Amino acid sequence: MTENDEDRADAWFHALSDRTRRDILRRVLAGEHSVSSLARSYDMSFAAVQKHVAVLERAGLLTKRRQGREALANGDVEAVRSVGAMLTELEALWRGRISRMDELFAEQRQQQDQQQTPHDPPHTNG
Amino acid sequence: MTENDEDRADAWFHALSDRTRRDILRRVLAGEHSVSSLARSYDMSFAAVQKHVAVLERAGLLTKRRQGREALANGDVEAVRSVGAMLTELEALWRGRISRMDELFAEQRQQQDQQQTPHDPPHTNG
DNA sequence: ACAACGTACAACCATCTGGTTGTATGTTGG
DNA sequence: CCAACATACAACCAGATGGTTGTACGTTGT
Repeated sequence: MTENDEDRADAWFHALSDRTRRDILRRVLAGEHSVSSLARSYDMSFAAVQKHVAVLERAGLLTKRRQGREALANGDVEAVRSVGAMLTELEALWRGRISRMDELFAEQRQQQDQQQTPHDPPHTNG
Repeated sequence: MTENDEDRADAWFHALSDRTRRDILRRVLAGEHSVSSLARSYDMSFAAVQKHVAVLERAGLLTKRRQGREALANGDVEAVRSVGAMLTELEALWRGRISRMDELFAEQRQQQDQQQTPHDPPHTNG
């Protein structure tokens, strides 16, 4: 399970690590576009853009539907939210660190109190 | 300005696209670690881990401070939040699309009403 | 003093990546 | 019917990536 999560994350972040792909993703989140209409927006071959779209599709960041000879691409906002959730988990680790630092400071304060008044019964609040 | 933003985004997402680097980032967000202590956690050479740390540092996702012979690494939660903010902007594009679709539906409804009962006063139910 | 440790970086190598052109196949419009 | 269009994919290439080993240098502990 965790192994597959990491595979997905690899695909997500790799797909997002190219600026052309990020731009394509912006467009297909804002509205449906055919691959060829996307290709017309960039100074590179159709095949290059088609490969970028395929990378985004394999990563699950967009879906394609066929209409006649055109492939219409739509961004998948749920996948984008999932990537965001991963980052929120990273933030949570950092917040946990802060909590532990607070505990450490509390312990230190307690130890200082004990050193300063070693005979008094410890009392945490005034 | 925008050009440099894209450069930063390239570095962020590329740094996050490797699972070892994501794991390192989790550790250094949760607490300070020396490069060698990080290296002991992975089944690869010290040099490989040191390069991963360097990639994260160049991307601005962690900072290093020198203490004696050790380099102590700390995750930068602000950078992580900035990455999250980029994804939120992507979501905003999608929400804009939905708004536009709502407007479109409203227009269509209006046009249908006009076509169906061109002379009657419009009444939506009944 | 000096051996062990921690870090940094260069050189090297296999593989991946992002681009190209070319080709095949299905779809559409005149 | 057939030319033009849209897509997909293979083959190829230069450069980036992720790993390795080796070397150099500062720091620490005995």
